[in-house]
Amino acid sequence: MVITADFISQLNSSQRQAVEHFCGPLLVVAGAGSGKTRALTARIANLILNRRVDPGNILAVTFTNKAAREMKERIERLFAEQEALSRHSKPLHMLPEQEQVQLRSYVYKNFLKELWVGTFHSLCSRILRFDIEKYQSPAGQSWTRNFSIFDESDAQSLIKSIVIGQMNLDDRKFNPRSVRFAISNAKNQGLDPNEYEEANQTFKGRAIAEVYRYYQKGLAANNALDFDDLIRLPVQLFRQNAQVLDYWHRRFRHILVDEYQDTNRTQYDLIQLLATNGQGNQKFDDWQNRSVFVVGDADQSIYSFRAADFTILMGFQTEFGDGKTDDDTETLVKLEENYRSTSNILDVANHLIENNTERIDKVLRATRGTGDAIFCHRADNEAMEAEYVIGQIRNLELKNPELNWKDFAVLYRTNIQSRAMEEVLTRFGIPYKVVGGLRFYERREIKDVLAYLRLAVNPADSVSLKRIINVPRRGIGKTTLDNLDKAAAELEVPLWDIIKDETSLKTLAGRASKRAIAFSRMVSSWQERVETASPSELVQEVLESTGYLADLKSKETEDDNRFENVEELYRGVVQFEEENEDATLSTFLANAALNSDNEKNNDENNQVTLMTLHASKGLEFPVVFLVGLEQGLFPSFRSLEDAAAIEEERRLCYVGITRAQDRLFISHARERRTYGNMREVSTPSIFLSELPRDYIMTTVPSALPDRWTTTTRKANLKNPQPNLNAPGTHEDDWSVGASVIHKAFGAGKVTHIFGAGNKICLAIHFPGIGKKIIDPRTTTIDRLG
DNA sequence: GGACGGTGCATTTTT
DNA sequence: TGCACCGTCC
Repeated sequence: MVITADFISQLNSSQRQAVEHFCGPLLVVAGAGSGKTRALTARIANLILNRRVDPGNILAVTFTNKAAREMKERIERLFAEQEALSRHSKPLHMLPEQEQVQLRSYVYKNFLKELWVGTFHSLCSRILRFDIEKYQSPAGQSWTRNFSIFDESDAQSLIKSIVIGQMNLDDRKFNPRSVRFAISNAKNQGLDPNEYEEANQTFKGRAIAEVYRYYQKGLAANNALDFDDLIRLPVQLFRQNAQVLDYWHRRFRHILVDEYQDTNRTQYDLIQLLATNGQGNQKFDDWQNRSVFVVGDADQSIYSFRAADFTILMGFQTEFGDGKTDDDTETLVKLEENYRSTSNILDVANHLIENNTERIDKVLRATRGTGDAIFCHRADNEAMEAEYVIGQIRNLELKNPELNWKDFAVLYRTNIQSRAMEEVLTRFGIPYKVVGGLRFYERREIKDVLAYLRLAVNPADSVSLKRIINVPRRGIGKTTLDNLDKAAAELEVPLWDIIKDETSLKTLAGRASKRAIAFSRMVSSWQERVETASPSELVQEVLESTGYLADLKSKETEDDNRFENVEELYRGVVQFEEENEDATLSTFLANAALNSDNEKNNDENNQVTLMTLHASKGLEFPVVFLVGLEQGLFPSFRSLEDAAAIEEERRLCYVGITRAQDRLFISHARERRTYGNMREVSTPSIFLSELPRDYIMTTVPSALPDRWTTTTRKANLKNPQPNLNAPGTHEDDWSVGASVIHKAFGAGKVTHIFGAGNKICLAIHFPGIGKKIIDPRTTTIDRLG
């Protein structure tokens, strides 16, 4: 292949620096819309084409499945383009269709197939399919390669059974959701039950540690892993088995991580182990033909609730890098040119994010023109807000022939907010899609079918077994199941071991034994065929022999499409077989558990998009509506008393604003119906008060609130329902922009006020010294002027 | 064993 | 509001 540097010549100088990076560590700080994915894909191409790196030695990790798919597609296209140019001296699209297909298949076979591109979870599950049987936990637990992957509801139901059944705790005080959350957090920080207990020496902490112990035991007994263990186990395995680590270390010579600000401690450990062969960053110096290349933006870190820790990104320079300043460093590149948004939109975004104290200095520079003004609207209630938004959409679509429905996005903080929008969209007959919500693989009928399949692959999976033993109804009720379950617990064997043995079953199942035996034989027959039959054959057999399809059909009502969903699942298996020559039921199930995003191949594409701000990360739209900017909703009431949480909400707002290419509309409602019937009067979001007024047109007077004073802050940050009559004492009535004198640092300007109540802090910028966070109660600072 | 209706709780974000 | 869970009754 002749090397044409076409994909490099189009890059700006920082992008180029990133793309041409070869060995050693590099952190790419990539602002929104700065061509991050482009840099990642071009670098992979550069490694393979110009540095002669074997694609099999490259590992590219993303955060979502969507990002992984997109990366693969872009790499494929890039290679096909290069190939078209060198073979035919023509761009790809100028070649005949057949030629294009041929090129793509060549590219797939020779480059893409060997590349490891995927999410942390899917990559780790692949590693575990090879090596999990070499692992034993400190508590002596082990798994086999047929392990099941528990989703959140499986995990929670296991926890619930432990909390109630094994530990006899009050499940209101230890509600399974929050216990699961605590355990998940512990796992993501790399803590085992003992370490967790060490760090949480309270009654509750000790109890949760105990649940955690039982939970791990339960997972092992089910031969199952939850999402967190999917990553934690490889880390532990690498630490206890140098040979296994060495194998993967030699395999992955070039590691790339996208959305690095979203990594948690365990994920960091994984990358660090793989890159340095367990030697640690400080000791490791053999970077020949080896690299770690991470790309991220601390300002877009919005997943801390899932233990993502953007200080890992902020620490890259000192941990992996040369630690030098921005001007001298060779391990840090900043992409600050934004190709997406108008300068108005960018200025507003930059202004807002400046209010955060914890960030890497970075300013997005516009490459496009000023653009239209940004609009801010205040509606009476959520229905009126929706009317406003949809009204604008209709109007813009009508007046601008270049705008289609798909060019509009409505972004909100919480999923329920889609309702009001959907209502109005439906009324006007505007096509729309809601991203997120109930996922395909979370639907009851799909989970049922998957439970059958999981049981076929992994007989130890008692959670699945219990789910379907009486679905559809086959007369094996609670009493029977309890008897069987007790026996299994007594013998410390999986429930299936009791059920598969007809003698035991006859003894225990009483009146239901005949039906139970029929069930047992049915499941056994699938299990025998797992190795030989194709996944689609097995699915078909399961659907028929269980009577599940027939049952669905008989119960079918107007508005559910359960039957169709199950058919869809069947088509999914068939498609999976076509796309993966070595497809097994086991790999299909892993794929189903990890690919839970809702990206259905929609026939209809020209639709308005409704989604949460979280779901919008990485996307862009010509016209964006940011709705529900109300204190307690956005920022969420859960964040109001926590300065760090407010900063995360602000980053979320920043993400929302930077999705917009040409036009941005922001709105809030004076009154909003919460669950139930209650109408709550709401205060405009603090973020509105932080936007630069000069850039924003208001549609009604008072749509954009003034910059908050300390008094407003205290009232609103503490309490979503502020007491507007609360008197503000003059002495702590600080405001942003105030000039102050500090006895050590000299003159400065207040740039930021955060915290609430007794915890109020000021961020003060002292020229030549930098930003300091100061508590005005304990430090004397004098006001100037 | 299963259907039905009452009560109480939840809404942040997801691999 | 709407869903999950529980108790009651057939």
